[in-house]
Amino acid sequence: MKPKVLAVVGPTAVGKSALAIKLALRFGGEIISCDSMQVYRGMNIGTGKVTPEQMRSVPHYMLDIVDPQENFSCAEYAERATQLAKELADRGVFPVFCGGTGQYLDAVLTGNVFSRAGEDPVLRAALSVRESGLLWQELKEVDPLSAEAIHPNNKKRVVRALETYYLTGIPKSEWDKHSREHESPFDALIIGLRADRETLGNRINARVDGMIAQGLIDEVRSLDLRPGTTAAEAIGYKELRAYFAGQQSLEESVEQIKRASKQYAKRQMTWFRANAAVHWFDTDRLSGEQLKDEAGRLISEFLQT
RNA sequence: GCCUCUGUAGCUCAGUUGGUAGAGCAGGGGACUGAAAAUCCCCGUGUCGUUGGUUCGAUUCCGACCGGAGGCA
Repeated sequence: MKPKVLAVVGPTAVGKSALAIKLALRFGGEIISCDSMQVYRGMNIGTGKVTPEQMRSVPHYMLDIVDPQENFSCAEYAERATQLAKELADRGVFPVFCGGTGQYLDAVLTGNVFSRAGEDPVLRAALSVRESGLLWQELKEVDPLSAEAIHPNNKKRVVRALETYYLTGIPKSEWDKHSREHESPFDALIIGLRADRETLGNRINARVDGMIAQGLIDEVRSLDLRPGTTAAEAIGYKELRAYFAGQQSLEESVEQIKRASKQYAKRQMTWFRANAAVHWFDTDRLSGEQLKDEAGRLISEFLQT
């Protein structure tokens, strides 16, 4: 029998962390973060990471596992998080995934088998200097199926597909075809939190103002964020770096952070709507307690089957 | 008070040698298999400030008026 796991998903600022903690406490769970930016050490305020107090109430994993200068990947996340969830389940603990990075969760829950093509920074850099249309033509030669699926302008994806082919001698489309041929390692219940756009927008605004008040500026200043790394691209961090560089005022940066967060929230919703079997709860209709109760009922049922 | 410039999509602005208009940003939708808070794709009718006039026809030319910017006094 496959281990049962819970996942709490949704866009940024809907209240995933708080609910996940309540549910973990109630069902004997521990939390596995599912967030591509909270893996970085020192990026706390801007990523909305749980506080040390919250971490004391329930163990959290997959937080603070790499330095911002290092690169991390979905494949690495999936490997570690999958292993972790299995270990927790073996110990009789209920694994509770919580986070907004849809692709990370997806890789874990589908048991996605990644290609053996790792990252090759040198090859990547060499490919990236070339014009994207030409790269795409090249991809079309070696891997027509991938070329068809990837837009010529989407250079990152074109480069990755070429990288996969050159590193393994096998087209990416071939790897992908076999990546989901087996069953998921887990029996998952996915709970999603959502809010109408206006409500969520207001929450995001308030949250960003709160981050500034809590010292986001100093946090960003104290980090060694290197251009080109994933961590340096995080919302809240890249905008403030522009402010430090004198390219824009603080007010402009804050506005930008709010806007980027809302755009991000929209992309998250698009992902979850299309890629996950989510049981949605409207946070504008339900109080925190009601949310916990309704979700709790669903979970009880899920655990009994 | 006079002179010059200016008023076009939520914002910043193109443009029409007179035949009712289009970019960027914002906004909406979508994709996503080792960068995913990233990357990429699709979606543009708005009294062309108001009001008279010239004209077959004006957002485009002319006048007046009302906003805005600058200059001279």
